[in-house]
Amino acid sequence: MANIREIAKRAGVSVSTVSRVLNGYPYVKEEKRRAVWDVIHQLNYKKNINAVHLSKGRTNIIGVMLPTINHPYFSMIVEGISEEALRYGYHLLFFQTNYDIHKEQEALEMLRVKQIDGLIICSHTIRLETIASYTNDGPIVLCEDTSEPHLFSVYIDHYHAFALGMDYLIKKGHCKIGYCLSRPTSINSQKRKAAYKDALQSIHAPIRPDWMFHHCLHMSDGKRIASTILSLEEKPTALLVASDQVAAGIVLWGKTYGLHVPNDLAIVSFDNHPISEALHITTIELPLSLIGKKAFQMIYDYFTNDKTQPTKEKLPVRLIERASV
Amino acid sequence: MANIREIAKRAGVSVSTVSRVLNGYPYVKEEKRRAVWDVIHQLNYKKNINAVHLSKGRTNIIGVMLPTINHPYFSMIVEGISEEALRYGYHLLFFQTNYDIHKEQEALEMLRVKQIDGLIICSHTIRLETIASYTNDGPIVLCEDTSEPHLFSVYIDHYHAFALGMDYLIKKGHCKIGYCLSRPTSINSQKRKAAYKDALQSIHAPIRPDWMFHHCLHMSDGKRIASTILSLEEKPTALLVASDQVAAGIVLWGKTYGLHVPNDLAIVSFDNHPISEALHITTIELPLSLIGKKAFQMIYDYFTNDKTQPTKEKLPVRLIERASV
DNA sequence: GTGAAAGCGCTAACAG
DNA sequence: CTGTTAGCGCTTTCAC
Repeated sequence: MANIREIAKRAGVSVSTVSRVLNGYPYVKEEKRRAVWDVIHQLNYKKNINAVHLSKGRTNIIGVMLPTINHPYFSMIVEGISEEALRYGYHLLFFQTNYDIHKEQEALEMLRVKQIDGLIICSHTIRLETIASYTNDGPIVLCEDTSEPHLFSVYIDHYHAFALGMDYLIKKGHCKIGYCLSRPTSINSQKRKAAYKDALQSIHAPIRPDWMFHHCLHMSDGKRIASTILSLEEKPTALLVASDQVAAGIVLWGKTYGLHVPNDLAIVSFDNHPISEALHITTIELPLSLIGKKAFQMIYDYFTNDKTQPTKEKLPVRLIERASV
Repeated sequence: MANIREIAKRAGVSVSTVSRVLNGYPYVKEEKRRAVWDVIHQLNYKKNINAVHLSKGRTNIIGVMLPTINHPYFSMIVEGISEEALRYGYHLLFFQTNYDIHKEQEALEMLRVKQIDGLIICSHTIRLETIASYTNDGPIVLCEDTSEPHLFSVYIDHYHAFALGMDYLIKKGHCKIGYCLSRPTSINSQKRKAAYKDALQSIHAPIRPDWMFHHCLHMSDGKRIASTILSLEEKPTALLVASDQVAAGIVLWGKTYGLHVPNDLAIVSFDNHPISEALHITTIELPLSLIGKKAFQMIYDYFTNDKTQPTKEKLPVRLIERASV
């Protein structure tokens, strides 16, 4: 395998001249430049990127930490990241953690060993302080609202988004409202819960734990919820569902079981994935692809424009009225 | 940032001893081993992985080439790859190509520049010969049936799978059968088309181009198909749909437009994603996660067990009867 | 058991 | 404009 020394020798120049040609730097006589290119093409030479990485101390690879790639919520964020990354010549390394703390830690370690230049955390279980302890090793962007001063953050105001959904349901006459969330301990869920409780309190409605469903992420969870609700003696009349996938599961399996949306149960969902449109589900659109884009940009600006001071950015949502309420 | 020399100096040993300790090699006196570990912990030292990569000429990173990550078909394959990769300490680098030939070529180039040790191609537009020309740079696994001798291949027998669906529809009394495929030029589509035509010929049914729909990949394509079929003067009575997502789009939008499955239109779909179960769609299950696993294993065996001779493996499917026929 | 030293292939500071 | 050279940090062979 040819290397830069070989090229230099054959072209009758020094390695640094070859390096200049390779990297498009100025100050190389046209004649030599051509000679170098000739040899390069002749030998079908390519740089060894690992040598570049070692020498530069950078890889142009960004890590992406997520529980699973096989879910529209995350794959839409990833699509946003990916789009921007490609534009700027960065690559993406994925860490599918399944919320396993050890795997999450491994992803963070990749920052330390310089496998990646920066890390985007779509969702996590590991403690915030642990994450923050890696900030010396590179920029870390969190896709949630955090006050941790060392972390970049791009997020949706989930309190506001949930409040928006609650208001809508209340205005439509509902007061027996339940919810479906994913992991109850996540920051996003905490904010949503707060909005939920505040809204119920404002109309003096009681908080019913049996109407609060957790660990809802997939369509199959919607199946579970539909049958659970049917078995309830006192049922909620409306549900705020934190994921279109889950909402779709409730609508479809509800139909199979005899629980009809919106007559038996009104639903306001989140995400605005294609499935919500196909099922005419009223949903609150989350700018997931945009989150990905912004997250990448923060890392890009860190390196390219020296914006090393962690920033936080909040993204807007909008309610799309359809036929599930 | 501490390096191996620093550790050696502080522990009073040579760098090679440190390297032996770091990599768990034998023949190091227990006393020195401990001394080295002490310094390592004290300095919170970690290897620079790029130096390892350069030195070893390997990265333990496998590339994954796919058009988009935001589709269940691909994210299920990826999940399979990812699961195996994690088990063996490999990382994954994603190349989202959107079927752009230049991006596909870039992914292949990553093999040449030694960014990745091997490449798994989930789907591609670029010519097979072009792909094959990179086999000297590392193992390449294709997720389709190919006779190209230099490529590994793990695939579903799409001819057989489509024939299975056709037989089923024919046995159920259908002879006016159409299909939905994604890119008509792909090898997978070619096989499916062949099975389709052979089945129609076997019952002496004419081949109707207006019942053959292409570029169907997402739920929104199902919407398009549903409305197109409604506008047809002579309609097919059944459809073989190469993706659950598209089938779901047809069922759901069909309902909205007044085209009812299975009464107006029978559907046999492919994949067996959760949505097909929720919609009671008869589908042919494809072992997508298994494809990913096998693909990774081939690359792993290449390096670990010296299985450098390209192999091909065919994976089975099964039909799941539900209520869409 | 242990260490010296020669790479791995490229970058970039510096001298000219 | 151009070349020399000292890294980047780790692995691995070989001699002792």
